[in-house]
Amino acid sequence: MTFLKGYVRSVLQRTRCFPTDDRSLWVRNMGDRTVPNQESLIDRCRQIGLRITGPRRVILQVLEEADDHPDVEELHRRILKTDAQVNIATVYRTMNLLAEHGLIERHTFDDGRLRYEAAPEEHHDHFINTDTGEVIEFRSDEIERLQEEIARQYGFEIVSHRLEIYVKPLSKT
Amino acid sequence: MTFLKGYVRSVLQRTRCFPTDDRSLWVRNMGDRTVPNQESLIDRCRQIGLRITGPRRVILQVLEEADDHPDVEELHRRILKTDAQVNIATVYRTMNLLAEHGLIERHTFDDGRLRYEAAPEEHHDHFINTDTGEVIEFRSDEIERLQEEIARQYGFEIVSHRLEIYVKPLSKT
DNA sequence: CACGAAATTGCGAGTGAGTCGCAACTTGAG
DNA sequence: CTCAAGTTGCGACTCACTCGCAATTTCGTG
Repeated sequence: MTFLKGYVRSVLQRTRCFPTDDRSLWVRNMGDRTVPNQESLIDRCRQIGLRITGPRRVILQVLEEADDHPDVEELHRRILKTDAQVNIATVYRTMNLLAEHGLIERHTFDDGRLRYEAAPEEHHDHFINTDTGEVIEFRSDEIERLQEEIARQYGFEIVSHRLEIYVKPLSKT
Repeated sequence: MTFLKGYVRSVLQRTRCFPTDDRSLWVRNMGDRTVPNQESLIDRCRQIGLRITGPRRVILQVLEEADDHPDVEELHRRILKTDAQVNIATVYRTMNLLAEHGLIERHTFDDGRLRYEAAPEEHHDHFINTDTGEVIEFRSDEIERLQEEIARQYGFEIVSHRLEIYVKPLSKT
């Protein structure tokens, strides 16, 4: 899927997260994730040695089903639909565990809360539409490569990175 | 100052900010800001219509003297040396005002507090050394250009962006 | 399959960065 | 110099997130 020149492949996944208080995140997932689904989160947890408890089952399922970038409250809301007993503290704790082990990715889009998504196989970056708060995922191999190159010049190797581009629609003048 | 290939110009400004609790930020500013100093913050505040009060004078001075990325507590600590009356709430309020008007830049380096620096004339990005917490500024015109290009392809124009690369020293194998 | 150490959970209390309401105080345009 | 409007200090508050702890659950082992 290389419909844009310049090594840009879009993932086209959107999440409203800003600047409203509206926590109901909407999604427009055009699908087309280029990489086949990886091992289930549950299996990866087992490998790490995490115990598969009732609450965790639900949490992991919600994470796998999510196509957006929910915060802990939103995750909790979704989790409650399956198991009304799960405490939000457990969600917080589990998010920390999963993030430490790299099973999920943490984001901040400058709205003061941490947002999560199941770690994609292939890294992507985000546009944030400052008018609407939409989050749009994109990927540029060229930018990835440039970053590696620059880091190397400084004597570093990259552990991780975060690129957020705050944008607004091109004014059609 | 183009001592690195690939349009990378370094600013070489460092701040310890992570992962310790140590709030005493250290700096290693190799100088060499390529752009001459812009108008003073005080003048820019006047233009905006902000009143120049005693507290603001001190706050702005501390900001202009800072060569690192202090958080509000650290700024307040420095401010108290000049005027022990300034309340930290005033510092918070002023940071918000200045950031809204683009006189300063806000950063989060994933340590849960907001950090500030007087807005540079030329945008730069940051390496964060995950071993030491050092923040190193860098700039790559090529990356800047690529971002513009990609945004345009998506039908956006860039409002602002944030690129943080978490790195560790190249292991010399 | 039952046992038990170790991991996990729910819950309520705690933390800490940041915000707010408000009365008192400044600023600066006229 | 005057005064409306902007700003400040202060203490109380908010809100995302963490923690302590007793009760519960998991899962390797016998």
